[in-house]
Amino acid sequence: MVSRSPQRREELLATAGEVFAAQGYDATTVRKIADAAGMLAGSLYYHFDSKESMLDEILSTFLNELWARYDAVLAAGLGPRETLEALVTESFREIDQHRDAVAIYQRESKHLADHPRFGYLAESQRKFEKAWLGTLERGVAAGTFRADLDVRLTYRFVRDTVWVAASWYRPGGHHSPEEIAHQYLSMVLEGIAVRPQ
Amino acid sequence: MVSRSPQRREELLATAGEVFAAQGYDATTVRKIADAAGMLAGSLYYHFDSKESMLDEILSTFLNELWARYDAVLAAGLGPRETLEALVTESFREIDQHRDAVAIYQRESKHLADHPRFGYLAESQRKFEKAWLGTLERGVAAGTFRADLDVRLTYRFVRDTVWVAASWYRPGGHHSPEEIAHQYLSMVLEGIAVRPQ
DNA sequence: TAACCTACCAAACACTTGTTAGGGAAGGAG
DNA sequence: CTCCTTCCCTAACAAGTGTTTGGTAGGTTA
Repeated sequence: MVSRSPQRREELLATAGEVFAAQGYDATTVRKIADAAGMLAGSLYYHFDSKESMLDEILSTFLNELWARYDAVLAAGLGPRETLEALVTESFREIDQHRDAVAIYQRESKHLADHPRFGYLAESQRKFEKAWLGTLERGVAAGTFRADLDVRLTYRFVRDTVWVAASWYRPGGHHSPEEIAHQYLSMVLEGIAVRPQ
Repeated sequence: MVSRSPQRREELLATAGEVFAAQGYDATTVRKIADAAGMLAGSLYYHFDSKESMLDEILSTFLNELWARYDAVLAAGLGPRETLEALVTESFREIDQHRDAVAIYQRESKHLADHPRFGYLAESQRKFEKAWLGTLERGVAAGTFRADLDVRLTYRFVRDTVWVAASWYRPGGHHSPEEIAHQYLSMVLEGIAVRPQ
């Protein structure tokens, strides 16, 4: 298989991503993708080996980019609270720029992680846990975060809170990703109740 | 179509629910359900009209039960904070008892809401929004909840944080639904940061 | 002009899908 | 024993699935 114009691939992956995100991977037929791209089903196979490899390419490029951002944050040597804030902000930026990929990841990653081809999903999940959980534990040790909460529960709470936003977030809406991140962080860190003076 | 033993129906719906929750509705074939139930695919059609009607029955009975609980809470005349606490607690009880149905609802409701047969999903979503959003607005007006947050953002925040728990919650684990609800409420209301004295 | 490459189409392939029709074993009722 | 009901099996169906093969229009290169 030869060059096959990277730009065209990206275009097709973008439309495939839209359909995957809207209908779900299993409910999406290659004919629907081809329709959305204005071509016939068989023609997709000039650019890709299989439907699965489209999904693979969408998810892996997304995760590669995400981890480039996360690793930069984690290597910056910030305090626990600043690390959490930076991770959340980067997550919302990622949702802003790759909403489809995030939605697909949210929906499919769980049962795909069994599949050998998508082993990197499980690995990414472990790195995820290490990064977030580690930050939270550092914060508890430093007296920044509350010690009376179950840390693993808090981890899932923070993690899910951020990523489910991809299910309703629309790029170009009223709020920028930074604004949403700021409000989310305010809720997660300070709570939604009015504090007694 | 005659009586067809309600107990057997419930058994089959339970196993169908397990498979739907684990693999997703579209990825689940009627043959997989039949395998899990120890019978052949065609035999399922003695009890149900179609694969879709199984999904329908699972989701509608779940929502009926959920709204019976919610309506009881909303009719109790509690204050906004107490209402929120009760709604969250009832939600975790529901997750505890109907985890599969909740997981299926989470995953499929969005694109099913278009389908006429599942119109009650969209209606339920509106009632959902009215209940949660109304409670939050009451709380802001009463000075219970912070006024500096976008209420719709807060609504989605609270709603999502509760329901995504269904994706990792396992009944019979370390925490009872009430304990989890208590910790979640503590995080949502007071935040995870240590408060300056 | 001739050869070649890119990007697609046309048509089929083997297989899986949800669903149906007819049959039969088991057991209770008369 | 006979009849009937319940519950499942056997075997097939048409439609839809991902994928392959061979062809071809149009541009680029020689």
